Amino acid sequence: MSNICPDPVIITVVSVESRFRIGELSRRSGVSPDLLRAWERRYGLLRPSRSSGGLRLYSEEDVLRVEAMQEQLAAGLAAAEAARVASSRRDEAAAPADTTEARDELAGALLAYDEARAHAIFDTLMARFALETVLGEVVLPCLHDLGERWERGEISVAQEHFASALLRGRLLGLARGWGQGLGPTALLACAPGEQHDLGLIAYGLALKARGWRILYLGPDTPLESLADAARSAQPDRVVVSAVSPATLDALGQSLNDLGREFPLAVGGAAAGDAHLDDSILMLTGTPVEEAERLTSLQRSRQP
Amino acid sequence: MSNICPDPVIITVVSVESRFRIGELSRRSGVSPDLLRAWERRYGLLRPSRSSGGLRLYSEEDVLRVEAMQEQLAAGLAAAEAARVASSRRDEAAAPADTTEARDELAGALLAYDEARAHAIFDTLMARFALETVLGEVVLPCLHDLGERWERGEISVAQEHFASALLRGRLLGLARGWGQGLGPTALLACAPGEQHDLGLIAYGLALKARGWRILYLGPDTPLESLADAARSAQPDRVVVSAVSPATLDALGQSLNDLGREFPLAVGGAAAGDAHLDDSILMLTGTPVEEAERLTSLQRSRQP
Amino acid sequence: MSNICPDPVIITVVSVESRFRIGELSRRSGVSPDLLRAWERRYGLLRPSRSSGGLRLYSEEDVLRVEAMQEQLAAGLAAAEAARVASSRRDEAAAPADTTEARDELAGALLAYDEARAHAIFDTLMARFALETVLGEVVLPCLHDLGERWERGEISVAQEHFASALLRGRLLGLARGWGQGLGPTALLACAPGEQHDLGLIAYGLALKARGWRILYLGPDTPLESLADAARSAQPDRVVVSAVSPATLDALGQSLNDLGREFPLAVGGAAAGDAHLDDSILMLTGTPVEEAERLTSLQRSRQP
DNA sequence: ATAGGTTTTGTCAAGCTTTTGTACAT
DNA sequence: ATGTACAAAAGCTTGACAAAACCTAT
Repeated sequence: MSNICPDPVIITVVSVESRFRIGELSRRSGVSPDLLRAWERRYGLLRPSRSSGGLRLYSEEDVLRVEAMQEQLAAGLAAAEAARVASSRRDEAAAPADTTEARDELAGALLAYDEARAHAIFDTLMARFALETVLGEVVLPCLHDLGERWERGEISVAQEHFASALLRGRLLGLARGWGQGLGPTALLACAPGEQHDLGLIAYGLALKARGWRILYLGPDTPLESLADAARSAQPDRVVVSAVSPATLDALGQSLNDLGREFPLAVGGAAAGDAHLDDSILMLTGTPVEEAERLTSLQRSRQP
Repeated sequence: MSNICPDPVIITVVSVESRFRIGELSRRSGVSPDLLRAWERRYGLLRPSRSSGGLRLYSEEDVLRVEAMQEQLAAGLAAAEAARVASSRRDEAAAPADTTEARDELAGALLAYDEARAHAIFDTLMARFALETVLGEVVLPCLHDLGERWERGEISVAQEHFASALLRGRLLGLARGWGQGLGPTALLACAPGEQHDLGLIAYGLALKARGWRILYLGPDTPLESLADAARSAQPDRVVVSAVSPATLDALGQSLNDLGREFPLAVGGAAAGDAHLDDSILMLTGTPVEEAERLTSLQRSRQP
Repeated sequence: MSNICPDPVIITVVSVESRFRIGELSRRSGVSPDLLRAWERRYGLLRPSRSSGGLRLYSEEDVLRVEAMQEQLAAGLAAAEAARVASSRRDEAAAPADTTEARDELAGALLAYDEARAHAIFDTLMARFALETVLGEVVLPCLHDLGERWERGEISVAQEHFASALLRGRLLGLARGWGQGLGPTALLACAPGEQHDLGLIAYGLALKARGWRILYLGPDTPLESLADAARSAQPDRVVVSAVSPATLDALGQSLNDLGREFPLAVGGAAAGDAHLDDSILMLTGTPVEEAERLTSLQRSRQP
């Protein structure tokens, strides 16, 4: 099949993935056929389709999964655990239909000022999905959605406020104890004038899930205060969040100064357009992505 | 990082915590498996989960804790003290993520007479979930579970008592002030001879959350006393709870009499089998469900 | 304010001081174990706790005391006299007493960015006292105090922010579910431009404890949005909070308009000086007092 | 300062179980 | 391909032991 389809042709919608048998998978991955079968039987690592004669047929994706398994093994995990990690991506990927639905439900409950239902949805989500999934697939998209609808005048400020307040309460509830623990410390604050703190809280939660300790100062924090707090707490990373680009431009020099004194990162919608020293980390992805990136960075710093 | 997560993005599931066995922990931390076990046994430094076969499974966080222990040792502390310092930050940090896990953890802490941990788990749950979720998904199932295990002789009366007492304390703490307010009043009491009051307290809390005022008389209340209290307080609803069907049968006539004088409801495990006047509301569902039902009923009575 | 808990209660704040044995103290202070024991026996210089096996366990403070002793010796004092001087500092550490003490402790923990201790103090308070007592005697005075110290330049914005964020999280945690129930509904919002929402949240909690349902819109809410929300939710009372008098003056006419459409109340520090229609309720007392007053008013309206 | 006894703590061993890669028979 | 078997590696529990550190008393 090519990209172009000049004639009205019935396209056979079979995926173009090549399918190969266990010997080929063994050759590509360097794992013996016997062992591959054992992994399937014992941990359900692979779920190959079958030929009409019953031979196992694998796809490219399975190669990746076997390689992931090998990585985990090399990292020292026991086989059972390695398989759990390697196959986990499949289970989570199967979920988006549910989360999309949940997002709409949550938005509906919030717009209707229905506190009880919103809490119930949130609880159900937390019971079924990992924190990061709830944040990344439901809460943050939901907020973003509400923000856009507010800009288009479809919903009132009151509705947006009610939603923010409720979700802020839930996120801060999850944040309890995020300053405790053994990992490196991140100092988080919104830039001066900046009131939107939910993205920053989500980022803090994602960092906490990766072992960081969080020191959170909240919205609208003057840079001098931030510097004071940093000098007192000696964090491993200082993070400033800003939504409006104007804010960052106005702060340019001060941020660069702060960046020379402490390892600094700048996030929020404004981070993409700001012009700051190269030494300052710009967080332009989602909170969860960026939390993962910062953690990798930190890991490489302190081996 | 942005406030928002623009697209439904598949989150890389970094959060699937890897769990490794004692050999790997030993390799990572440089402490011999024997010593790691000794530290666990003697100081409770680590509390690894177990595989189905009983092998210890550790997490990244445990590595940090072992490293902290080593730091303290290097600083000259005796092992016992080093362990105390290194594990001091655990209580809040080791927070169960979902309610099913929390139920097991709570049960475990209660059976081990570990009051501090039980409180910590309860606190975390209350911070993370709505009251009703905590009641319906954790506390009540946990109690039910313990009750069954006690019947099967798997746990001792002492353990069951300890668990009840601790949870009763927490629930009564939440109940503080439940008699105040503007809403309708419910008068709650256990039937004569009935000592199990936790379900009734949970029911009261669920009612309180829906705006009721609660007048609570506690376990083993003679019906005459209940009637006296009702005549004095003029509640909008009287609720009697009983677990044993025999109790209800013995009370049959008196309950019917009471039900003619006041709007009456009967709950507890025995409610399903009792034969009472139709005018008496039988509460056969969970406390939360029944609280919702009673509230709807009340709403339709007093618009 | 009512609901004051009369009894002085000792709030134990568990600090996790490291404890080490005599060998380590000797190493740190340069004094031989034998001599340390002699000083203890002869002059009572140190009073170490003991392990279960009887070994002496010292704290950081003891190091200081031994060092002081050495200084005195070096200055030429006789050992007995040196010990007398050095041990005089011991009695300084005292135990905290009632809610006043708790307030100071909480403030201290917050100013030190000690999240764990702040949560522990808050938990202890909630376990011992009624919500209103905690709000009225500890949280609100503590915030007020911090605000004043910030104005006097004694503490940084960062400290004030950290404190606000942590307490906001706790209060919003308590607020969960405050919109449900059977009682009258209060619609709460901060005036446009107003960011201080903690007093308003406290007021909402006090109302909730009295049976109200709360619809909370949060800081910086335009009056038109508030009016929209009010038209949609038909609350029994609308409450606007503002700290700065200028805010209220600017809003004067709009507030009066709103007050003609809905039963309105205005609170916050600015309420005392504002000049608005007589029909608008001015909340000049503490949140708890005013919640009680509003509830009485409501009771007389809907008997 | 010494002597004689105790506590603490790292290490090891014995006997048994679990896990997991590989082999083999059907 | 399937199912079973097997053995090496790794882990578990209990208990013990000895060196180091610490105790009291003289």
